[in-house]
Amino acid sequence: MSTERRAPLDRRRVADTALRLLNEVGLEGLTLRAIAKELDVKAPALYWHFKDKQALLDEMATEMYRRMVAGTRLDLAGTWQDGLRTAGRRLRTALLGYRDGARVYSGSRFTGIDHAPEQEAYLRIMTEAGFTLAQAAQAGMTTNAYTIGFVTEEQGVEPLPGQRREGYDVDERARILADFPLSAAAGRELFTDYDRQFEEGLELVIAGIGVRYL
Amino acid sequence: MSTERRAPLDRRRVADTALRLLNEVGLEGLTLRAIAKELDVKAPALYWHFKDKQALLDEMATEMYRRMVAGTRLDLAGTWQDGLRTAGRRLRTALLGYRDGARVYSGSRFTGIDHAPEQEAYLRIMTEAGFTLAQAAQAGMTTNAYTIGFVTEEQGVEPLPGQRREGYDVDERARILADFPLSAAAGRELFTDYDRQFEEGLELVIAGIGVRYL
DNA sequence: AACGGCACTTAACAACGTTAAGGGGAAATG
DNA sequence: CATTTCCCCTTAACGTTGTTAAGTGCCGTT
Repeated sequence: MSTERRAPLDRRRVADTALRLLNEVGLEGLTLRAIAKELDVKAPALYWHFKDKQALLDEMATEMYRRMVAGTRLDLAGTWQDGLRTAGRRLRTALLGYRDGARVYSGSRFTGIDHAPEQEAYLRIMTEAGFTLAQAAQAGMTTNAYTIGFVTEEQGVEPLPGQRREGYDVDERARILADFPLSAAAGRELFTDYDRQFEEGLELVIAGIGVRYL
Repeated sequence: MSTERRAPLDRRRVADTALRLLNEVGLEGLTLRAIAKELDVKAPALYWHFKDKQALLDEMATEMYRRMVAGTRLDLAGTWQDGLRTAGRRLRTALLGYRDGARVYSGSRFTGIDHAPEQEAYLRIMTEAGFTLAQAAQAGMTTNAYTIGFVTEEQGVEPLPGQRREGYDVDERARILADFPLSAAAGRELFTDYDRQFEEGLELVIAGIGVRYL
């Protein structure tokens, strides 16, 4: 007989489990009862650790960020372009790692200041490369906005990498838009090969930063 | 005695009312019962016009787009830069016109092909300016992603223009980040004057498109 | 006069986030 | 050693949500 008592929960373990569950059921299926069941606990127990569901989502977003940073550090010796490329790519990869990742991430706020060291490193790279602080901040903000906007759109079409939501058949789309030939043709660009598309947009942003600020 | 019968609803009128209500109660308060009450109807009546709530949200997003286009047409005679500026600005203005506008918009899909004429006009402007179709599509996609990402972030801090959500006191933030001087200073850039910030980021994107494609 | 379908109402359901109250075991206190 | 305190959780319940099933009245057509 196992009379072992389960170790008490903490915010981190709850967020871990919730993130794992997120990939199985999506944001709309991520209920407190489902998370609790996964933790072998009843739903109200979660309120001991979080004041409400949003606080749990905030912790999940923070954990997403922690894992992203732990996976890929900004290279302090590289060029500022590579710094921004890395920042953009790793954010996208992090968001794509979870179903509805962009929605969860952009709808939440970090708990604590775990993000500060990495932000500081980014700003140092940029200012040492010759940008003013305001320019560095603007460049980072723009890159981030682009990335989050891109992945939000991307995950609207492909909830998990490789899957495809209904209503996004490219050929059917082209048929419907027969009277708008440019739009029909552009659809073939816009709903395929998100990797290449993201990289290309990222290069546009980086090029703009270089040409406007340096 | 008024025995006049209320005119039957249609999708458009429901979406109109829902958009008006959205500004009063926000996305989380936008319940089917509240919308129905506003229309002097019971909640299940809405299911005659929409198969579920998401379909209503889709119609709302489509209506947002229709109003945006009706308010500001792309100038076919202007430069491609002005075309992109107009596209970015009017999208941001449209999203800011509703509480949680960016979340509603990016979480929904257009019903029908109402967006096609305007997209066709955009693609014509760009291709006539010397871009390939793929480049034009990429440029539009990048501008849109940036704009939606930006406003998503913006409305996370300021639900309605002028308001401010708690936990975003700039001075308090600076104190907490005392050990990270660049980040603390950058915060003053990042959480104020969204208008200027958006314009600046938009110029970065446009500059990148010009320098990389022309 | 009977019919059919449109546009709605009434009633109900399961599931949701959340709160209130209480319980049990470990740790601290006397 | 006894008692109190505090942590962490359970049980029970509340009001609200999206949604479905079934029924109702009015309108235009046959």
